Amino acid sequence: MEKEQPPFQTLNQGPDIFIPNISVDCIILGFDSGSLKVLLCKFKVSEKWMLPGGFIAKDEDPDESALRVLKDRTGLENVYLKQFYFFGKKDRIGTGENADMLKRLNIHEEKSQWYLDRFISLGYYSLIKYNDAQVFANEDYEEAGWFDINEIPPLYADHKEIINTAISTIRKQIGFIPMGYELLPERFTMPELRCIYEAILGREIDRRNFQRKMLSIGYIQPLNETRKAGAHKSPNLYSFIKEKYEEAEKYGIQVMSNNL
Amino acid sequence: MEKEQPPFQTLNQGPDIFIPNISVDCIILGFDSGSLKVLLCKFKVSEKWMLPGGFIAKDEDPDESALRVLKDRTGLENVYLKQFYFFGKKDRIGTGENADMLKRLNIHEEKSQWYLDRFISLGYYSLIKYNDAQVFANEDYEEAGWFDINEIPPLYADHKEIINTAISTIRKQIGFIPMGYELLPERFTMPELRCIYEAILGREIDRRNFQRKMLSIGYIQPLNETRKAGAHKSPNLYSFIKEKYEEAEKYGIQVMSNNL
DNA sequence: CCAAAAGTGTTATGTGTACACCCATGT
DNA sequence: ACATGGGTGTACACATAACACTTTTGG
Repeated sequence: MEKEQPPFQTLNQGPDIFIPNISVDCIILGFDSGSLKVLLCKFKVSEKWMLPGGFIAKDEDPDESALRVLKDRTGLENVYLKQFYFFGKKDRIGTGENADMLKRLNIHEEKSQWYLDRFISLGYYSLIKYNDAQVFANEDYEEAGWFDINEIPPLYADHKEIINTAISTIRKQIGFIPMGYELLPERFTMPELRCIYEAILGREIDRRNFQRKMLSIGYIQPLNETRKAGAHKSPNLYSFIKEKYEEAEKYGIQVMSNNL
Repeated sequence: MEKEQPPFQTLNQGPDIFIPNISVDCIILGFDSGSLKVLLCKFKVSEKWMLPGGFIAKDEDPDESALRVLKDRTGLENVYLKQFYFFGKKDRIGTGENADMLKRLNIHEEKSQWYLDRFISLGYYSLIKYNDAQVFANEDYEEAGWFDINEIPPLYADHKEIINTAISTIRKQIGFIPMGYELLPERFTMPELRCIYEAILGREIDRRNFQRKMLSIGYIQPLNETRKAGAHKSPNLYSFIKEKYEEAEKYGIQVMSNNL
């Protein structure tokens, strides 16, 4: 028998090393060029994009499985990762959708039954620094890329619903999530930070009130620098006070009011 | 072979009718005698109490499994039920804890392997009206009962952590959860309603500000009746305006401020 | 009359919101 | 000079928190 190429190798091993009927899907969010982006991937043989995902090895905690997916896709470790919902409806994957994909992927028939069974997906979302991330995909059979959160292409199974649920969960919890700290680079401008909140909340936020509010919390310090950015006043650069944010994360202090 | 009694019948059927490695656990909350209570059950042969739970039948949605557990334990249908977290750490069930229980329950050896495998638990919480609920347990081998949320006995596996997570989730979302509407009977007093919020938040709430706040939202109407309750002024009775609550539930309007 | 707990009113303080105004920059 | 967008200040509405006072009831 010829040596198999991944993913065929990994996929054929499914039944041996992974827990059956359970998958892990990750909403990986990054911020770039003024817009919030989600990382998606696709099998070249398929037309639909998918969330980066995987299965839970028999000796892995679910969080570890999600971290593994994240590292495999972006090269990043020690990232902000939270479970947010599980998706298990019996008809969540369209009839034939998986069978079709397995056929195209040329998975060994005897092993493919494992993938055709029902799967309950554990949903995680992750906030990463776009510029620190690489985007890995096996060139032989995969593609991967960032998509603006408002321009999502047709997705596999219920993955669009999973993204929608992630966004609405983040929206409800936004006061307790250190969005900017996780998504922005060390030095950033106030309009950038505001942009993230506007993308999640899906509405405009008053520029001036936002600035006052963020500064009043005391987790952000102004740097004595500006960034040139066009025919207008250069915005100040700011940085997060790491210790304060870690305190907030640890003790669950509210980083921001819910109804800004 | 003799006819088997439940639960042995059900338990022995596990591998045939349920999805493996996944369980469903329910935090069933009720309000009685001024305190918030959670329904627990126990095998007579075991010393530790457990959350009411079950498995997902191969043709069931996870929500349906949780509703089935709820109906089997309380007789109630159409209840308020929400998923809140999943628990899947590989060491979440103590070594030998399951083996010991299966031995005591006298499960057929060949079938017991199914139960000894890893399980990822899907956590649901439910708010029910205490007085509408019955408490079902098979007298041959089970017990079941209500426990004050502050007086939980030693529990099986990580079930205490599951309860803690449920409470802290409810606490964070309390503004969006129609707690009183689900937990209280049709006619109730303001101190009763306040008592529920105090139990969840784990702190006292100013009696007078609470009353004003709840009435100002406009979901509660005063009835021209009082309830005699001791050597003091009789509290007014109130009822919920059903239509308003259903609107709130449907459109996600905030029922109460988070930082009351 | 007194104690206990319900109900109403008042006030200070803080937060959210709207908007006027000034500043810096490139064309 | 002007358009564009950043930064600061102010004023008002509203919500929260603290607490004084009154009412009802049983003993």
